[in-house]
Amino acid sequence: MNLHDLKSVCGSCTIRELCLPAGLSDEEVHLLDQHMEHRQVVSKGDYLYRVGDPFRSLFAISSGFFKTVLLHEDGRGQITGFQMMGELLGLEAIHSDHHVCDAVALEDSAVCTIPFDQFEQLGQVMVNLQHRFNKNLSREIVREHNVMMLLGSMRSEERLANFLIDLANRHAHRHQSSVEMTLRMTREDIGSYLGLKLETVSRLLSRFHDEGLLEVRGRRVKILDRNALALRRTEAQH
Amino acid sequence: MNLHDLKSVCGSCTIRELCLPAGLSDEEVHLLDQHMEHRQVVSKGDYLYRVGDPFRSLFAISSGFFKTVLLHEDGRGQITGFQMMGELLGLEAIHSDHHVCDAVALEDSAVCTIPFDQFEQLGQVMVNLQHRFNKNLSREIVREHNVMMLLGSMRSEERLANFLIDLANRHAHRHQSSVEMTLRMTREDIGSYLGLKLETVSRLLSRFHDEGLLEVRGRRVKILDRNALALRRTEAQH
DNA sequence: CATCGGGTTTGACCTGTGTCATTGTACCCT
DNA sequence: AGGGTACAATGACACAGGTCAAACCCGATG
Repeated sequence: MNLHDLKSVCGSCTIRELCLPAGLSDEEVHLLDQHMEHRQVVSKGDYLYRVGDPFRSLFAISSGFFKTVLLHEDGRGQITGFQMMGELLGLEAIHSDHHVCDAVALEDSAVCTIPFDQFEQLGQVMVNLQHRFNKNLSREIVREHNVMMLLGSMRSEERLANFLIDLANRHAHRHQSSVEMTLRMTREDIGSYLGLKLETVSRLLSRFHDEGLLEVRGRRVKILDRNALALRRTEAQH
Repeated sequence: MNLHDLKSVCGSCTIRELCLPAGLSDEEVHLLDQHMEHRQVVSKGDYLYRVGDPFRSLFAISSGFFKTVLLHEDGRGQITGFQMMGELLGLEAIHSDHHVCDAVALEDSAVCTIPFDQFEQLGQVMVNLQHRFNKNLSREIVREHNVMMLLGSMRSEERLANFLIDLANRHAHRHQSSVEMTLRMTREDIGSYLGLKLETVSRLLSRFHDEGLLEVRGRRVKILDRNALALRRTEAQH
């Protein structure tokens, strides 16, 4: 194995611990690597997969940003999540062997691919991998529980505050600034995810801006008063 | 092994194919059985587990009906799902080794219990079990996607119509009447799940009743015009 | 059988968010 | 540089669903 090989695999990937290989030993990571296809480019606007596509592989986001969209017969669509570096795409497809939502790159991105049948075989020999994967699936369930809470019982302001803080946390986790961020999605995307209309999202951002919680210039957002923003996530204050 | 033993295990369980053992061979089911504790009673109103409880076991509902409730600091709660015979409880806890919601029996129920560490070991030796379990987790993710769609982009009438049809389908799947059902939950529970207030749920039920779609008497609901009800799930008609 | 209490229904009114329409802004392309 | 095409901000108004309050129903309990 030469230097080039080393650089291209999970073992030397900077986000290794955020991603599928998290918690695996070097040998295990190496074994996993053998089955993966690394760093395939997905350009901004491209679909990684679409509803109805047969499910073959899981995708780990190596860099970039995606949204997953569920579409309803009557044209309405719902964004079910935004995914960033280190997160997995395709988990929803395991159940029916077909993708049930669209995955769209919101900026130029790269993904690593692993055929799911091979992945399951690896799970048989690597307890650790299987265990971590179970946790991964469970985490996704928990994440969605929280979105249900947000959509089912929070008011618009609370929803947006939660959204922004969550985004900031995920940036921080990736050693990116959690203060200044550039949103990868449109106001309409945010609205779809939060169960609001884009006008409402826009008005709320302006409000937060006017109140000195944020500085908003188009898609650049700077969090000026994180504590105050965090308070807005809940009804308590006024 | 005597007759009583036989009756108490998955192999002879009437809902075997709806439950954890679905798709397993007789030997596999037998092996699984060894590790399970069968048919523990949970009385109406009892908590199967609560937020913060350490996660040890998965629960398969052998009979009865549950709700899972996510609670927010400020007292608000969100019902994340209603579970019936054959469905699994506890999946959300795998991620953090602690339960993150409450599970409450809405009628006298019984569950079968399997320690999760033993379950994972079984998964190592039974490809099939692991494969099915992955699908199970994925199905839960898909289910929650659909709830997100419902909460994020549907109007109250559509939400309730979806809820009723979904409930009817699940009854049918269990060979129970999908026409006459008795709701196990209060109007408030339904409202919480659907992101509506109980008054709204009540009014909608009355409306469907007046329009001849349903016959509603307290918690007894009879679906009179399934097609018309199904149409209400979407915006198209008027 | 009467009482009690949680759950349900219904009404009148209010408000947060959606809708529709206009204008503003920024970036891409030639 | 200019001009076109998204995306975004803002205002005026409408309405679905929330809120508050009252009455009702019905099964459990003594």
